[in-house]
Amino acid sequence: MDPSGAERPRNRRGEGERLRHEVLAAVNRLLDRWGSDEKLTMRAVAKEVGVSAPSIYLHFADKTELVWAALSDKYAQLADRMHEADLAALGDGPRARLAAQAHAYCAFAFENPGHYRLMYEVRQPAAEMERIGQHPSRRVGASFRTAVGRCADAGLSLALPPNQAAHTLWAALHGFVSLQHSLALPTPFEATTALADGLLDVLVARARDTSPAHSGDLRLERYMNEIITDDAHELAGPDQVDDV
Amino acid sequence: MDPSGAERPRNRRGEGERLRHEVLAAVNRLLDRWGSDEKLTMRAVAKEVGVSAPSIYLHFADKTELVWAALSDKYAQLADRMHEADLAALGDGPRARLAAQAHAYCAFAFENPGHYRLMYEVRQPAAEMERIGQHPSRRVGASFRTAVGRCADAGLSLALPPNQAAHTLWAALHGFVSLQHSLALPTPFEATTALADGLLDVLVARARDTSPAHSGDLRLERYMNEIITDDAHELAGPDQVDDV
DNA sequence: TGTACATCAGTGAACGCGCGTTCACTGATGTAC
DNA sequence: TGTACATCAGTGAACGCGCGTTCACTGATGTAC
Repeated sequence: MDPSGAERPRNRRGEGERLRHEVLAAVNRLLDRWGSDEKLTMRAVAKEVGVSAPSIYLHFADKTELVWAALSDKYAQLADRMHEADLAALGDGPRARLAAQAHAYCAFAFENPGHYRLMYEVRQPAAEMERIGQHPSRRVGASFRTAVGRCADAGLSLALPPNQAAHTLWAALHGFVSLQHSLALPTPFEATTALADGLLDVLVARARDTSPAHSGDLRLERYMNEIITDDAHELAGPDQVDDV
Repeated sequence: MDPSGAERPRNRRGEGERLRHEVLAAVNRLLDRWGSDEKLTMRAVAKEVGVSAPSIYLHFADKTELVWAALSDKYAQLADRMHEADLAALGDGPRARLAAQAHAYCAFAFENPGHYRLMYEVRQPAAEMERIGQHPSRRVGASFRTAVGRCADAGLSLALPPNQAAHTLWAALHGFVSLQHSLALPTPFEATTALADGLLDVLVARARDTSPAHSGDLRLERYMNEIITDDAHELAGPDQVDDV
């Protein structure tokens, strides 16, 4: 929105569709700015665009459709971003490609916390789910699955069957990000990346001639004490019966 | 609530505190029944108790305090449940105790989807967080950390440093549950349990004389195809550049 | 033993607000003749 | 070239609803005298 109060020029005849994109862009800006959809009202979106609230209904049937449209964009962005990372690491072997996708996933979650949270809430309208046949984030899982499969095909040994390894990786990445968000952990992006790398080392073996797995990432270990604590010390609770 | 419309008898003098517990119980029932907090209004809670809405304010300053009180209970229940599982497996060695806690975690999430979702949303009031000093779910993480530490102390070899292993386990469990919820996966409870076991096998080695790790859980593998798919087949998208 | 009173648990009605959404309208602009 | 008109992008005001919350009130019950 233009904070100077300058008026938004009305679109020219035949170009009414431009408003649709402006509205979607506004939704994304608000989600980025607030990191949550709590305040995401039709009036707020309209104000961000510089337009009156009823104008939104010229392009979206209702709020659900609007939010879904914005989220669909973001799902695609996440998958595209993973794909780009995959391509960028194309020459470095299948394991590096998988790692690159995992990093891209984490980076997306960090840069778009509001979107990320919304994407994994259950508010998706059932009607839309049926229309497109599957949850859009399936593409993310599929992308991991393909990357893991390539590792197996290249002869790297997996600690779990490919499907299971891929799902475990995805779930853990989501868990890292989600816990970070909801516990309001003060850890930086690299901590999550390092956690992802650690899990990757465990799930898919490095090629024989490379250095061994995690090898004690001290940088990470420093953050781990903020993330998770042994309960013997400061925490009250019935967990006192420890070593028997 | 009594659907027969029979009136709730007013508490006797000096027993007004009973209503407080009835209200909390009602909140928990509604969360269980709906699996979400979407409809959780003061009026709905009052109706469930069989009382008028203003009566709630006799015991809770506002809605935030009410929800927080209900959630605090549930956090404690989760931690207690993990602790009980831990105790029940006390004779089976540290690894079994860790597994028991992981199973208890998954079981809780499955039986209380509404609570679980709410517990990991960010709505906790900052004021309350400061009062109690830390997020209540830290006790969960701490419990995992302790169990992992016991494995290490018993000489079982870990694939990651203890803190990191515990956090990875916790995050992955949360991820399994959360993905299951938000993707509306049709997989049963045992699938999640099996995923947890698979990860556990990878993270902490079994004692030498036991059978090897995952060993291809066919029961699980059947579900994996519903959970995650290779993107080469049905999924459109820019991931076509596959094996180069 | 009777009665006035303080106290308690709980209520009915309403306030004020913000929300999604609707509807009749406006003013600019392209077009047919 | 001028003008009437259809069409377009967008608006202002309001509707109806559900929400959290407030407030003055009620009726039962224990207690002091």
